[in-house]
Amino acid sequence: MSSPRVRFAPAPTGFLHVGSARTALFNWLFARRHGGEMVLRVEDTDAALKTQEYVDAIIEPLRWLGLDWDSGPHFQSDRRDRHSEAVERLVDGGAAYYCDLTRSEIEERCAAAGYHGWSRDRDVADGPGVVVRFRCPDEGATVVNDLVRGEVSFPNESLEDFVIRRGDGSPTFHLANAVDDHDMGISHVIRGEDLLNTTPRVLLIWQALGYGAPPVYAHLPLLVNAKRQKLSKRRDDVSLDSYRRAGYLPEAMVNYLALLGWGPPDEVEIRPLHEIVTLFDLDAVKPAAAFFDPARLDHINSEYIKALTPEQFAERAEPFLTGADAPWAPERYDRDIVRSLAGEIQQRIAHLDEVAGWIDWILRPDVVYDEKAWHKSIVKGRAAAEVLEAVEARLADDDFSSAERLEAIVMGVGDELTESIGARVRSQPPVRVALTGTGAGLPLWEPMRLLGKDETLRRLQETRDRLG
RNA sequence: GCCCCGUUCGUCUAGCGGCCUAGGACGCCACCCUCUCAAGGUGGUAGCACGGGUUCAAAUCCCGUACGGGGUGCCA
Repeated sequence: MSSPRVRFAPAPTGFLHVGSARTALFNWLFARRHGGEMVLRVEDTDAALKTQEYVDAIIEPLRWLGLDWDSGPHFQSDRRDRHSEAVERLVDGGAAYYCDLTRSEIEERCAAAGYHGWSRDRDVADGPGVVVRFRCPDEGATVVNDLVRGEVSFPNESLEDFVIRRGDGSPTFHLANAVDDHDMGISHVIRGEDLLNTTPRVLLIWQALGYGAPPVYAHLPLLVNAKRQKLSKRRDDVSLDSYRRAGYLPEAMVNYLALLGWGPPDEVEIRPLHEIVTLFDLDAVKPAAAFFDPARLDHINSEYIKALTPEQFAERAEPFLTGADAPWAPERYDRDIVRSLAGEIQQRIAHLDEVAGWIDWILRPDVVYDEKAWHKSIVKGRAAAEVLEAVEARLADDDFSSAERLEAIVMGVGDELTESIGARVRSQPPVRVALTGTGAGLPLWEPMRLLGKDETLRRLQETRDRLG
């Protein structure tokens, strides 16, 4: 393939949605795979949307994912003159005409189906509020050449004379699309399937403008929710940024996104982007809609988290542990604690916002007791009071320099009581509840060492007091 | 209503006429490991939407039906 040129053309709508990110990714993969170029074009025909804030909401998530582009961002709103020029040419050539009918007037004429070319021969004069409509052919068919779906044919009689310039003089996106894709030399248009039905409009404009061979299209399968509806901002959690804030790693997110509608030939699914680039191709894209499955994303993210070194893990978890949302006073945070426990935490979480929950008992000054665990291991636990007393006494002579020794001491107490009582005494559960407040958590010994001798003894004491 | 697309385990997918008694992964279940929770290991559960063709042979090709989705805006 002679180096293709693709474009990612999102509308600035506030934030980048996972579906758009997937589209951007597939464009990027295709361009990089074939040594082509990617253009970033902001589809702001609606003009008011061109603010720095909206543009950042597109660019920052793309950068976060590790995607880049060779040209742009370009703004459709900056190309207004080119669009107007094209509209004029179409009107002059008879391919488009003025129309002053309002929406309600159109509905009055025909409640069931759209517009029927009523103004074609009314010879309406241009003016404020007057739109320009494209004159669709009444016969024949318009064919979209699509790399994912083959040739898709639309009967022209099913197409209505659509608006290419609004009443305020601004171009609609079909018109702008044709002009911009032509001017920017776009060879492949890769986008969501929801746009497949509007492609004949762009093709018809393209043809009327005498642009020659149109780009090749590739309409990607839609991303859908559990009810198999197109992912939507209103009902689904689709902001890429919300996944970032929840502690999904960008490399995991981009890996997962690549797997929606495409699969590597060797079936090795979890792999870095630079490898995916060498394997990707559009003809392997599946046409059926794909469910954006949070459980699968979690699995992939957890694999990436497990692969981090302790140092990397501590560094990447830090933003989730030092902010205002952290469950402890900021000055109590200590990165060494996270680094020391990294391996154990890594195998227990699916995303970074879960880290705090495993270590908060070390960093918070007071223990929050889980009542069920308290009852089970302290109140009902066999010889729990004796365990706590003996452990406290022996720990008083230790210097807390070895996690292994702490384990030996606690377990030893359990073994000895088992012997003297004649029934199995588990010493870990009461100690765990006394120190952490809960019945489940990290292996106790290293965290206990990090908690320190004074605080450990204090909590054991406090538990015995509370037990009465 | 009209137009378009789609349909392999619950999910993501492999499969592009014989290698398929349909493979992998996630999820789920069981067992092993384990003085917590996990992780890990082993095994299991489960699918070609339906009906016609074409062919010696169809999950794979064609037609139809059903179901799902998308579009049908002076949104993109």
